[in-house]
Amino acid sequence: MEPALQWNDSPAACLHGLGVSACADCRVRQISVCAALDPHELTEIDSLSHPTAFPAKSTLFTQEDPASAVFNITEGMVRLYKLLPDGRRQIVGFALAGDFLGLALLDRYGVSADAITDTKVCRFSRSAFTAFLDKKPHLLRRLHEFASHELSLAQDQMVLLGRRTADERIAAFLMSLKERFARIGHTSITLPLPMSRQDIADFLGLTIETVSRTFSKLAKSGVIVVVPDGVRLTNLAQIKALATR
Amino acid sequence: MEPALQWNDSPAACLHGLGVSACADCRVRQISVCAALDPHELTEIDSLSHPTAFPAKSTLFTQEDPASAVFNITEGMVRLYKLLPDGRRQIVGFALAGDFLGLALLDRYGVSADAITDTKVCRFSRSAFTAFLDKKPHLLRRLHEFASHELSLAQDQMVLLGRRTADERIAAFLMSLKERFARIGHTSITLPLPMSRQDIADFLGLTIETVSRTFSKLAKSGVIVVVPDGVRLTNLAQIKALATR
DNA sequence: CGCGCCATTGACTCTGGTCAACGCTAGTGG
DNA sequence: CCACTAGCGTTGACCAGAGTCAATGGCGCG
Repeated sequence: MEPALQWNDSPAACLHGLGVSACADCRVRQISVCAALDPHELTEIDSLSHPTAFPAKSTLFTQEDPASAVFNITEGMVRLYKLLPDGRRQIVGFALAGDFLGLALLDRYGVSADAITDTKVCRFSRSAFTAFLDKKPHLLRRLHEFASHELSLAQDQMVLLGRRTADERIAAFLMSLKERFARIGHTSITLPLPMSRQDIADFLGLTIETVSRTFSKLAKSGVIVVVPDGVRLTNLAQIKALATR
Repeated sequence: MEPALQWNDSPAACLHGLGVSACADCRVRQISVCAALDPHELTEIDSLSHPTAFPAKSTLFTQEDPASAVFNITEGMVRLYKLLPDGRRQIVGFALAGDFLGLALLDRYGVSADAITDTKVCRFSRSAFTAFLDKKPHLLRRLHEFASHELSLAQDQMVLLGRRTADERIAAFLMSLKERFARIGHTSITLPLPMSRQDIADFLGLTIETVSRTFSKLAKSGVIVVVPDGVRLTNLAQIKALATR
């Protein structure tokens, strides 16, 4: 168990030195980029890491800002998005525990990121991280694998946005989120949906009304049950069929 | 000048030993992944490379097939796409000279690729290439930069597919293609469009009819002139305005 | 010359968007 | 303790942008 923490309201509370999220007992180590590191390297990167907490709705970084830091998410959920000048928004991904933000290592962020739930991260200064990376090709290799995986997810999302109906989008969204939660140890049939309907709509290229109507339709036909902050997937086979059609 | 070549109809004609596309006088070296290599390394990779020609409409590789090779495109244009079981297609990108196919280095291809025009590539066995990569971290770093750039393009495409109108999609497509052609030395106001209307539609998440109508509409309003296998961008400012709105 | 492929255009349809009303819940303050 | 409000989600009625279906045109090729 971690020690109980007093959460304050200021964004990005740094927890360094509080014995929090030390690499040694990091819950996401095996599934994060850090899995590429041996015990000695783990102590090295531990000393570079700044464990930090972001309360729900706070901003991790904003598109076009100088990329001073990169992040390894240890807990919570983050939305990554781009805005058009007139305010239209496209969410390009939801980041979960184990995900890495700032993969591109560019000097400016390509997207904006804010916490959906209370979120904990390991923050690294980008310069320190890239310097460490230059000494550890196997870590770079792992980072490249993560980036390739992201690219693959992005291509799947292009298929969804370009060629799928509203029903299929919702089904595919539920299936892929279920699989991602399973990877981080949450295997329940009840899928938490901490993001708002607007977030889901902006991820799937729909409107909030269409998302709501589609949930209702799926609920009426018995394949899901809508519960507060989530859905119960009562007919997985049917959802999978819709998702992969 | 290269020696004149007799093109035969067989796909994937190997030009090895014909003095074609040697790294020393490779036209795309400075903009491709190879720019990370010094002269000595260039001779090393030269010996791994199989210069190969793919005639228009031939297949480079197919989604889910074992990824035996990776490719550096030196000339031509390739479409990368995914298919749904019922035949719906989403083109996830057009690859031009200087682009690298197989960035993910996974053991199966994540997309299918076929040549739109006659295309020349440097083909590498994936195992040989990854072995070389293990000795050259700076090449891995360059590959990672390429993958990150691809990811960024994919995110832009998600915004386009999720949140832009047909007019905006066409305008954004023309602008980004123009910029990519400019990078490889083609700066004319007349933009070649070697791909079919169906290809454009499947890239932009539209139908062939909507693409055609939108071209006609833009032509009628004077911002483009449709020419055989391309368009002349007669009012760049207007197109850019539409594209970034 | 005539066939086949691709692109264009028109008429009509439909999926998903827009606009609006309403309900539920949590938070606030009298 | 409850009235009031604000924010989010749901639902209904209507609308419009893009899709579908079909006819026609243009061009390259055998």
